[in-house]
Amino acid sequence: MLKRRKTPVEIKHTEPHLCSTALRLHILHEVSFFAGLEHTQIEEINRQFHEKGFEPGDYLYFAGDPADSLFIIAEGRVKLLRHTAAGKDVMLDLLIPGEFFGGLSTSSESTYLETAQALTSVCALTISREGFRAILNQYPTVGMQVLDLVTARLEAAHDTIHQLSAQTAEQRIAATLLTLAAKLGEPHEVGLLIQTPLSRDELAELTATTPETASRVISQFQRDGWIATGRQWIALADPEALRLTAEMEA
Amino acid sequence: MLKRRKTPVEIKHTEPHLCSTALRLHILHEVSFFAGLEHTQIEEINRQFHEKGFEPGDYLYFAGDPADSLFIIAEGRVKLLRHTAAGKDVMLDLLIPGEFFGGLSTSSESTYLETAQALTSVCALTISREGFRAILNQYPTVGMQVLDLVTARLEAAHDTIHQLSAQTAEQRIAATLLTLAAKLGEPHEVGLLIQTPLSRDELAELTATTPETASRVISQFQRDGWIATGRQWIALADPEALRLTAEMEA
DNA sequence: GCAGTTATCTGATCCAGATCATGGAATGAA
DNA sequence: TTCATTCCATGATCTGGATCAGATAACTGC
Repeated sequence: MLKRRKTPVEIKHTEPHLCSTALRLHILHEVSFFAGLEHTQIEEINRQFHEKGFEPGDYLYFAGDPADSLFIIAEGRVKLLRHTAAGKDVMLDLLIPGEFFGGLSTSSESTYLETAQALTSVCALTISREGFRAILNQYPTVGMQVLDLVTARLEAAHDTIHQLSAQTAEQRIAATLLTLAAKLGEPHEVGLLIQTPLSRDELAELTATTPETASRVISQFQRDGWIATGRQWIALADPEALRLTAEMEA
Repeated sequence: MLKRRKTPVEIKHTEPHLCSTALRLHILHEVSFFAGLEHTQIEEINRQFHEKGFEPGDYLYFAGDPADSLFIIAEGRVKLLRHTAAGKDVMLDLLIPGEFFGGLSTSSESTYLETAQALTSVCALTISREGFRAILNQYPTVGMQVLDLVTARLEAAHDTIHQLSAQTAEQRIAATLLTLAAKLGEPHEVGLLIQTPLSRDELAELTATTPETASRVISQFQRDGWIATGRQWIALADPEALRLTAEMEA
């Protein structure tokens, strides 16, 4: 049995159940697709948002619920998932502050196709579908930037499909760790820490494998000295080695 | 050995190497995201497009090429794919007249992330990225509709990820046949014919399996009387049975 | 029609990874 | 501190589907 590390890194747990007005404005300024708008315009937009707080494990909405709202994360981590027949979930995305999700499509479906669950304490800003549509109409540059973001997500989804179709579990896990580290990595003494609680189960949901396989692969990576890990956390000690594994067999 | 059917259905093979002006305008009117524009506006837009013809098997572009152009299919079938290490391709989408692809993103990447290959004779309309961006700026409603289309593709990609993560090869093939039939099915005496040349190899690329497995599953479906099939074609005789298979194990 | 080529079918074997099962280690509550 | 809970590691076994290897049917060009 591998000796597990006693949480050598401190997982940041912010717990703002409700966002302060300052935070709201700050977030809306940070949101990449509002870039270029005036402060007064942001304040105007801010008035159309409502805020909601969630505890870890809470569901923001379920697949099948009426899709009235679009969400923007102000604080925390949210996972987007689909349920499977056998109760195993498939994680489609892991979202961080500044990212949007939910009822985006201006026309089309009237229900959410995915479920959104809080991984940490979360403060989310919500706006009605119509309200968001109005903003897009009013500020065409915002629409263009949203289009770019959705296009980027489509490419990411295509990457995932490619991986699932053509790579081994070990390669997918290596690639996923790199992606996560790029998105929410923070330098730490033990390596680039993936700054979110992430269990073997969740890593399995994210890579279309089982918790057992995820555990075995993670153990091997640790024996190789490529990562440091413990209960619900992983830090990359040697990203380059992971990259070589992920891109192996050219 | 199964008795194979001697091409009982006639695969339509249109061969317009170049599109007529009438076809070009017709297509641009058909394209869903130009809906709502005046005829004179469409004519104006039409002048910004160039046309290119391709033969079956031709590549419209390769992953890694500079992504200057956006394509709209006027005639024919195009597959979007990624190459894998081992030479096996992964098909990400199968596009029909009226659909766009290529350099969509207004900013971001400067090279195509996917390869586009003609499955039939193809006439494609192309426009520069900047030209398309200008249209989006000029007509915000077009931008909104493009956004909806990309969002719908993202949902479709998430569906695929879900399937790859949680379903058997047989289920994925059944689901894929239904999707293809919904998109390009034509009523025929033997069933709903999937109106595109589709080999076992391509079905395998589309469902992340091998040609051998695709062949076995297709043979079984035919023995069950759910489909009629032959060299490069498949028709659905009993879509409901396929649906039950695809959604099995609830 | 005939020959060569390509697509398809199918049997036999093999393996990555799922499943099943169990024990140990960190965490949180009392 | 101690117990209960949750998360993680790892061995043993099993299996869906990949891989390997031919054989046969349909299509193409002459």
